[in-house]
Amino acid sequence: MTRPLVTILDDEPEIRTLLADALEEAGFDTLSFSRARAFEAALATHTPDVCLVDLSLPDSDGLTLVHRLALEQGAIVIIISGRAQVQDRVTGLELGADDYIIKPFDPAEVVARIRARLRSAKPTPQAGTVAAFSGWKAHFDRYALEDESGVETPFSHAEGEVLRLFLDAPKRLLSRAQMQSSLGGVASESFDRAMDVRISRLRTKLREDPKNPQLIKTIYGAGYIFLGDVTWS
Amino acid sequence: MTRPLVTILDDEPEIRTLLADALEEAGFDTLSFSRARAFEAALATHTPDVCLVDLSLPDSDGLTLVHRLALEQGAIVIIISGRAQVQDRVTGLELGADDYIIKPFDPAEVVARIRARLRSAKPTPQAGTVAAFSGWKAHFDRYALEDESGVETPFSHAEGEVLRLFLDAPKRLLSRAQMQSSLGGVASESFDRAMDVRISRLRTKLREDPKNPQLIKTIYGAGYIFLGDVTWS
DNA sequence: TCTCAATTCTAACGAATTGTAACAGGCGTG
DNA sequence: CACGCCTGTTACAATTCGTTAGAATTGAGA
Repeated sequence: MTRPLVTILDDEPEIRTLLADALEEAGFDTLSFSRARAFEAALATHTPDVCLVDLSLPDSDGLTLVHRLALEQGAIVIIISGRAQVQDRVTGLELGADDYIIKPFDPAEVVARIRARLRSAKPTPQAGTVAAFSGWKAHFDRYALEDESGVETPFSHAEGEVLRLFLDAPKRLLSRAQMQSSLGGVASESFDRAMDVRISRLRTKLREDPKNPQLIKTIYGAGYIFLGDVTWS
Repeated sequence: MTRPLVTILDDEPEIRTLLADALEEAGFDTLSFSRARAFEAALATHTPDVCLVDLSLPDSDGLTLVHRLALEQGAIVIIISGRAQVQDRVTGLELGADDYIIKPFDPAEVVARIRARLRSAKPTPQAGTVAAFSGWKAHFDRYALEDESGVETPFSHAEGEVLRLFLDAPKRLLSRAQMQSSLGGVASESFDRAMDVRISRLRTKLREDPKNPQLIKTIYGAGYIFLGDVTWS
């Protein structure tokens, strides 16, 4: 079961632990950060469902961060702050925060407010759904590959992740490490043949000749390149 | 330009005036009520965008009212209450309230919180009672699925909840967690197969081929996706 | 060209996830 | 109270996908 992901950005370790424990207990996955810089770096590889943000950060203007998160990322943003003035709350909410909780707080209320936000959340718009390349059409909405004559072959979620990576970066060398981190996985040691297997299975569905693949080329010692002119629609 | 309509339900006249003035000033239309009975009567002719509800009403259990409003009407419900205990807030939010504001409050914060709720509001959940898709018609008024030849199969409340979720968000990936929180349930631990069973039963009524479902697809490790062009009426 | 170690491919296995039949408790009805 | 319906739980079958391991391939150096 996939649990909603909640990020915690607060410079006080006790607060982070308090929140993380309560949230894990309540059925959420959590990621904690003490600095805005680290948090923003993590956004490259994770898409949290809810972001808890403390306004008084040492390395960033919290309100600017909130504004960017809410506007650009479309994430649910909840401010947690020691500043109790009405004006602070109004400003925070008007800048795009979805809720404003004042310290000290009870973790149970934080959980309840997160649930309320998730309940009424806007459905995330579906990313691009169809890509055409080399006689194929990839339908990401229904997880199927359509060949020139219209025959469809279903592909799995894991295969789709890899295919989307290729279609987003055609004709570029992708190393295994890059691909794994893009997919949120931990770049583990050389023990990991998972990516190879995914690609092998994808090649089969694309009816590649194993001796002479036309679409997904292996670059010995470096990674893979997807050849093919991609058009999204 | 139509101004959003906010209803105020509170038995203290000063509170009603305070809120009404601030809201009118902020660009909302308002309707005030001192009794739940009068408020509910007004719902027959008005569809408010936001309902402010005081919990301590002389003629009604406020929480039950909140629950009905949030679940059945799909309205944005904000509780305004003198009861400041954390447990009160958690209960109110879990019953479906979108926010919980404690008296005494500053009208400016109420306005800011209403705006935050309206900003992130779901695109109005379909008011219609009949949805057509892929040869089927779902009649939510009489809990029945009608096939192309007019034969009707009844569906239960739980099945209807899931079906409505799908029909409100077609062609989008829905995780189990999202679905459970949308339905107000608690995302419980790994032993919860209730959603799977609901979907299995729904699939049976939609006469899906278990080996190759066309309407409700499973995405291993991620959730479900409903394919089908939905038209509400 | 030949040799060999490093790298990659992929069949097969098994842990995790999902499908669903069977069961049980709750609730309204006659 | 018996009965039927709804719905969550349990148990086990089916599916997916990461891991493993051995075969195949690559490319550097002799």
